[in-house]
Amino acid sequence: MLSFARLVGDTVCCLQPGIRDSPALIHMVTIKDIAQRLGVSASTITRALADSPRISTSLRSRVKQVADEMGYVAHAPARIMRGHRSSLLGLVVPDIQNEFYSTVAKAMSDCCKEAGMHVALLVTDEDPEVELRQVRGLASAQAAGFVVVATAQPKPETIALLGRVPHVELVRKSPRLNSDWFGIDDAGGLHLATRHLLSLGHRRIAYIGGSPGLSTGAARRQGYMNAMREAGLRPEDMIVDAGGNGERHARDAVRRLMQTQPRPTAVVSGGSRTTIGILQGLQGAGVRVPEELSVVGFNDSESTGLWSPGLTTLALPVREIALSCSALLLRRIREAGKDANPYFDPPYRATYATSLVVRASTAPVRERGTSTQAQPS
Amino acid sequence: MLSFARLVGDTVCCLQPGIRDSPALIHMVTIKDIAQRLGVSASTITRALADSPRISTSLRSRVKQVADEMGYVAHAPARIMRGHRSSLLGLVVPDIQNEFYSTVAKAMSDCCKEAGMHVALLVTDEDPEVELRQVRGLASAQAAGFVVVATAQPKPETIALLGRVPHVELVRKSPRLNSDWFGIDDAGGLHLATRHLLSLGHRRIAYIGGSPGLSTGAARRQGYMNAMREAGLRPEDMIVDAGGNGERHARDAVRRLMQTQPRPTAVVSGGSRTTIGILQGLQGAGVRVPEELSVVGFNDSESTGLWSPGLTTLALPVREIALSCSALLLRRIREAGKDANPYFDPPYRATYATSLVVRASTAPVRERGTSTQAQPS
DNA sequence: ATCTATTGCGCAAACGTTTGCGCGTCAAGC
DNA sequence: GCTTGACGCGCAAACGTTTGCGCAATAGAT
Repeated sequence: MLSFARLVGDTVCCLQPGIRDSPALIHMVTIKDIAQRLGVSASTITRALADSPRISTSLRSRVKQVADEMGYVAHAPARIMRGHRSSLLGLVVPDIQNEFYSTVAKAMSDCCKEAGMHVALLVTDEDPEVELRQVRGLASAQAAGFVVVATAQPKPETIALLGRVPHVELVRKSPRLNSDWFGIDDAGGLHLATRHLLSLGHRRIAYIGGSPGLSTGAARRQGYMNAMREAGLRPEDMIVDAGGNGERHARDAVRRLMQTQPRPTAVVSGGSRTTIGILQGLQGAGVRVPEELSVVGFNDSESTGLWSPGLTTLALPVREIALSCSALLLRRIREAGKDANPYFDPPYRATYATSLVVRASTAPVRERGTSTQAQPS
Repeated sequence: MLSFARLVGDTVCCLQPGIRDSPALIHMVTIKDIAQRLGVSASTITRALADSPRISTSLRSRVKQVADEMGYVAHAPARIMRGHRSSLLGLVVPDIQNEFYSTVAKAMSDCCKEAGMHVALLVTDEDPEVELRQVRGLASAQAAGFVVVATAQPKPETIALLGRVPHVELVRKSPRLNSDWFGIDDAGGLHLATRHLLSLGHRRIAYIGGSPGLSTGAARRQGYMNAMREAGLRPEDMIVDAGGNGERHARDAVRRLMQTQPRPTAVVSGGSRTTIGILQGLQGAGVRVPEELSVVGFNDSESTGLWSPGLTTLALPVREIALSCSALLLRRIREAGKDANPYFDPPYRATYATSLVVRASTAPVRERGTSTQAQPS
């Protein structure tokens, strides 16, 4: 293998933002070139390609043929300058490696395909600075709209920017953004998951969640707490904030949790990657599931059934919610141009229900001489 | 839940390509607005914002301040018209839900972030028509370059289009494209995987691969065949073409495979999603792994260690290859503007080695009175 | 044969930004 | 006092496309 660092590595950092110094490579064929070749004016070409009835049928077809021959492809930026929005939609997500968001990306891509739009992928890594830079970049490119899963504390500039462009929030709801929103019934989901464990006789049920600063994190925690309280238990001591959504955070959290006495007999997860981290942590600590500990995961996937043991988990209608979200965005974009009626007026809010897929990672509690009450004090 | 179909569903299909009829929503603040507010000319604003030394320091800072106040964000399309390329990079992938490609997307996004570029996600679903439409759309947007994982048979127009723009091929090599290319040592990987099974005493080793029409599919199959032949076995009868890269294809393929007599004692997978499908098929058929059948997977991930049993699999340097690929693309883009020396001249070709992670899904063969030779005829 | 409609196409402006050139002003050198 | 130079800024053209308006030619009606 060649020494690639020498070939490429060190030049990367020297790049200027926007690649200022790179002109168009090859003279792309323009509408004028076609006009010259056919001995007509540029406006005729435009109209012919746009199927304007003002151009004779014969000329129209000849134009199209020549355009094809010459490999003409319209210059979108020039179009945009005449008042059109671009065909770009921004998808702002914290983490594209999270299966949840890659499913969202796929659904949005499918939806855009039919509308002739394109998806620009903005990965924030939960960093509001990065979020702002990315959103600004795409706003600069005159993106037609955004589907946004915002960071916990978006910067004011980001809020202001999004306020000027059609956008729909997905899953997370940013309190300072008065947007359309498609959410999961997080509280209901965790309520369901926790009740499942309660019905199996568990009492010391822990909750491990990623970021309680997010609207989703808070709702999930609340759903868990509600279920516990309804069962007459005091959940406060059994809540673990992993401090982040990555697997690593959850691995550490579950290790800490397994050192508490008395140990919990069950744990419920508050995130996709958190679930993976919990199982990794348990595997590393040699804790048998479900014999020693029952686990309910968050977000089903193609491969969770293959896990050891098959994971009992909440299933989310990920594709459905993403499709609806994208469809609404496209509608908002259309509306925005149609009439003066501002598209903001009625923010649309929808919540999607979750369901519980019961597999083998949850089992009836095995009493080991402990009380049926949560932590005594 | 509201009836969303009525609100949005039916309007989606009516959208025109490019959203012709939607003008800019709100008057975005331009460079002229700032100029007017400060009583200077537009060119002064440009130069001030670009830190031109021709503008006095005091005016420069005032301009920047006012620009910030007014929430100015540059109009990228207008810039592009002055000869710059856009800050868009296209990422052409067949399937963003494949963990391999979402890892690529993340790496490319990271790489672009430093360079002030953005990633447009083009999902082809292995359809050359879709591929062309997507690539054409982004070429129209004056994308600066592409990272492309092409379909099996890209259309001539796609080839021609890519030929005019900097691009780097990833993983798959399209024979008709004379591009830079970053590949996996597919043949070596499957050679390694197969040898592992051979060393455990297996002789009836099957190979299930997705699409032999792809350069990767062909190479993987070849690697498997080489290993088998070197062991004096005849692999031809043990090769199964699933007919696609999805889990479903592999599920069906493995069911067919388990009906052959004598059954294979091991199977090696030729793709990420193929691996998942194989395990699902085996689970559905009640085949115990590794007692009845050893399995070697393709592409490790964060969660494969959690599978039942822990999967022995090839690990690919996905992030590394994607980072190098993106870095080279950025370099090619810079080069393209610098000098007349065409950037095509020496197509860069690199192959990345794989490694084998041995877990619990492979075990020594248990003879059941069969010969040590593969299919007799 | 004259008038009106219709058809088919060209002219030119506009979108927001960049940049080569030029002009005025001020200080320093003769 | 005049020339030279540097400095600070404005003018206008250009990028590729779209579109309102206008003009010529042809067809149809009187």
